[in-house]
Amino acid sequence: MTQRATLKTIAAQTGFSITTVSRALAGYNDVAPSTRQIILATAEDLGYYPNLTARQLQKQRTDTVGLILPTHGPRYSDPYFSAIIAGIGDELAQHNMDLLLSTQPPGPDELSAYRRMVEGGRVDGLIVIRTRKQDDRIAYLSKTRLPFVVFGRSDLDIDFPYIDEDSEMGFYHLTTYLLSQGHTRIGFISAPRELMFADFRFAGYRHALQEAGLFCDMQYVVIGDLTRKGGDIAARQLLSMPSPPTAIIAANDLMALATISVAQERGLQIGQDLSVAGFDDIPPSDIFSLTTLRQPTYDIGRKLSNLLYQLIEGTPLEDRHILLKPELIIRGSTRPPRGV
Amino acid sequence: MTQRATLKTIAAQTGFSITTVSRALAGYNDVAPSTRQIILATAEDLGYYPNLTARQLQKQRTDTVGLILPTHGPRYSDPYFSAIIAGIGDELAQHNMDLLLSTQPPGPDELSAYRRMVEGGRVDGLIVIRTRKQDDRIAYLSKTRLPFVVFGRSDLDIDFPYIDEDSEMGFYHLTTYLLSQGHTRIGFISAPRELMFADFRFAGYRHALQEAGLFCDMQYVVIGDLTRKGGDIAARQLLSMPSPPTAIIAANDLMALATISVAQERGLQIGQDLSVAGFDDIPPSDIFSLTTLRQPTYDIGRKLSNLLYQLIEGTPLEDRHILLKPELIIRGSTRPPRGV
DNA sequence: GTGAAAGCGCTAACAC
DNA sequence: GTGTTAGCGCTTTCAC
Repeated sequence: MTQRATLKTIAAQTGFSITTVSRALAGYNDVAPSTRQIILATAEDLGYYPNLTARQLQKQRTDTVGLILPTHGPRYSDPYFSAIIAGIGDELAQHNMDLLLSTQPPGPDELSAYRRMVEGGRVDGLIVIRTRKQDDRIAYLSKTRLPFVVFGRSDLDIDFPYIDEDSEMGFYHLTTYLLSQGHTRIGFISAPRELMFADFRFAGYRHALQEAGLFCDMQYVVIGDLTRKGGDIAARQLLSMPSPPTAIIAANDLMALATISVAQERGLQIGQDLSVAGFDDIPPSDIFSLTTLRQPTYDIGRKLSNLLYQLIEGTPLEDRHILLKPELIIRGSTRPPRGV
Repeated sequence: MTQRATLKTIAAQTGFSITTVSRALAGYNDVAPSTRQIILATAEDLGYYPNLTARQLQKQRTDTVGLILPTHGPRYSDPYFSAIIAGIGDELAQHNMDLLLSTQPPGPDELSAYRRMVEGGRVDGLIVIRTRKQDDRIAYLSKTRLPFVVFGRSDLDIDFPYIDEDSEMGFYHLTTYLLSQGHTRIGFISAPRELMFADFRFAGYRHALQEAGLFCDMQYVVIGDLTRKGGDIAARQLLSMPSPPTAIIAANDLMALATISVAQERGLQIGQDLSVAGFDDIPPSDIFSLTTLRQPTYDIGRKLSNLLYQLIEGTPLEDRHILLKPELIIRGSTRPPRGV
């Protein structure tokens, strides 16, 4: 493989024009069968493969979708992300499209990563995940002609297609369930406030408390950064209170698992001395018998790709806004508090 | 943003030629300062952004690296993959390169995904992960001019740059450690035989047994598919033996965690009744006090990108073959067997 | 300093 | 049926 074969090479070799070669290869039926055969044979012979970049330039279409992962660094190992990427990738493969991936932490440079993909003409559409308050990515994209879909809602006054979990409802049910078991001091480890879902999840928790006539004591609410480490710190804080909670709900499983770890370290029996629940149902959660709200991340990835594909193709969307109901998975980590 | 600005637009607007505009924007110093200023100003004004596809076609360089994930489906949630992707992505970002990602299960179509990227001219280089025996991806790529780096070694008689874990040594040490604790019946849950590392890991285990004068009874060796599910099945098989092992080593953490889960279900105390160890040190492993061999997946991703970058740039590589030593992390899941 | 011209590899409108 | 021409947006000689 010294020099890659192009249409030109084949044209020279067969004596036909580049155009004819192009059409023969594209399968147009205005090419003489004999000609086609010759062309196909030499293409095969030369190991011809079309230059996709050239085609993209001409067709003004890249068959590529962009995704910029909104965080980075070694601690970036949330199983949540591999599941969503797998879902996105598998669905795109169905449509012969690829995924152009960048990592860029939220901050001043993030938008230029978006510009690069959008204005550089590298993608036909984008997927945005983990929405934030006043999300400038959405503000930017909506000013663009480019199709995009979002995992998560926004507080901006902009309409765009999205998929989201109704985590408010999820946490409402979860909290209600814990209350029904007799818990009254329920700690809450929130997500960082800048994330859209942080408020939803907290609202569900608060709503359930209020409905039960309980005061939502903010001492029992701490914020974690969704990582193991963050959950660890938050859990320590909650368990060190003079009157510690008998149950802790974390905004995601990673922090819930960290909570379990801290509790065990302190000799607390999960389920007996402390109930713990999370959100996501990531793979290891079942091993821990962690009560959680299941989010079908892989399927969400597929669905996101599919929506975007339709948008790119110009197919009218059935639903621009999809709100999924998380499923409450009750396991052994939540039981009635001691003495009840 | 109706129609994107191009060099042509700016040329028309300023009265200069496309060439001059191009040079001014590229920062060449053979452009009059006054001219440059005008051009820069109108470019800014029009919100000009270069079309990357066009540039790629002209420069014959894409600033993109390809990665094809060798599996797919919903069960694809190995934290291992998100860590490596994050590492690859972060390092590429340093060099202003992007990652083109596809998912394609091993099989007849896999190679066409590679052809698409390589012969379609979509990438400047490729990263191959999770090598297999007689790996046709490597055979294919080596016949190509395109730079590529590999995570894992190969049994093919081909030289290529790679990074790998010396998992044979790792498992040798791990097994020796278990033997030193007094275990004599040590089960082994292997990776699928077609994976290169399966043999290395098994060899380390076997070597340690033989060195201790023990017969490597193949009844104690079962194969799992590296998933939770696979580990579950394998663990059940081992624990149902008439004379079950007192310790089980799994080829990866996911299967080790599954083993813990099965053992717990059967009322076995981990560490007391059954010792368990794995490989990877994925995030949840520490919570389970799982003894394991740590593999710095994120850093490996970074290193892979970096090697590939150097290859693409034509920088001579210091080491074409990097063999990392996995670190043995001893935790509570491995203790001397009962009665010792 | 600046511009004209060629070309990266491909597709598509239009003529013959 | 097939070829000519033009053009996607950019970079890069090479004149002037």
